[in-house]
Amino acid sequence: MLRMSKLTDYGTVVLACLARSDQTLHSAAQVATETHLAQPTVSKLLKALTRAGLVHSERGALGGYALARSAAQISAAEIIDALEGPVAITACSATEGQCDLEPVCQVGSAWQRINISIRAALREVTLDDLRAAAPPMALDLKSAVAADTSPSRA
Amino acid sequence: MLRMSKLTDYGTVVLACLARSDQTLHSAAQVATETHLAQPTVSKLLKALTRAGLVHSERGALGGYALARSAAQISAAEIIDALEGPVAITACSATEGQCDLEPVCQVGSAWQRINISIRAALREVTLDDLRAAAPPMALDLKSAVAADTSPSRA
DNA sequence: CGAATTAGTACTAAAATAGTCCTATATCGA
DNA sequence: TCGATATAGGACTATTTTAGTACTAATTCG
Repeated sequence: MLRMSKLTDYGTVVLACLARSDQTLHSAAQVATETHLAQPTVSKLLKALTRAGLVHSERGALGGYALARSAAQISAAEIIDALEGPVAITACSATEGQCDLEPVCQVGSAWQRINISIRAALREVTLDDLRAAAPPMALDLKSAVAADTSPSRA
Repeated sequence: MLRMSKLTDYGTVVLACLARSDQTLHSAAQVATETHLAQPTVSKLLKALTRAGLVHSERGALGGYALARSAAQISAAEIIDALEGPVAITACSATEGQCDLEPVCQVGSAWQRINISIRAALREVTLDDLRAAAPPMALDLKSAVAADTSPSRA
């Protein structure tokens, strides 16, 4: 339901791989071997992650990639942003007022509000958290719609 | 980021339209007019929603569609399920153990855990909630991964 | 019986996604 | 300085998913 592309998932795996030896440089080929992903795919991911500032790169014969920050300082939201870009739910929610129907389209904004809440929550989840396994938990979205609190940013 | 297909968004609009006059039957054409959506699209949506049990249908000349339950008894999770089907994040998270890499693939299960948390939260949001507009709020996903509490079902 | 409406299926077209390849650039080592 | 290795960037292709359409069957009211 929280649907992300395979690449984002792979990207997390790649980041987790880098996180295992924090400052050391890893070549794309090396990461590909460790993660069992295709080399071109890994390269593509690392390039995108580098552009997004999550990963540091060094060129040349002994070059490679490493995390730009510690795993505790990289959030899940950032990973998704880097690999999926800012995804609006619907055209309707992107350009408000464009929608033909006013009486019903409050619905669109409700989804958007839920989306914002999820994003905010995802900013609190770090790469470190993602690497540690644990059982699920409960969280409250209903209030996100009926709403009252913090007007967090998109 | 919470990415749902246009159809799911449209579906919510259609449901909201039906919710405006709870028990009355609406023809597909009627709903299409009110929502400014294409008639075939609305038909398609209503059929799917009927199959999922969210909407009641009556055939024949004076037939039409109405909500199967009250808007307060229809959850956002159900709507998404009805129109998107059970969406797993990645193949990896669907069939565990299939993944080549063990040491890093804990990551996959972390995303899955987040997903479960979001789904659980979405079950608390009703169609009624979706129809009422309100500001966003904050919610806690980090605990979903570091986790402790309720082992809610998928 | 005929008109209106849902039900179901199949199909087409468009868009997003995943993945590959090629060329340029930078750095190390001899 | 030259060659080997590695990243950077862009373009391109194929696959899959999604959106939308069309047509036929079944049902019910007048």
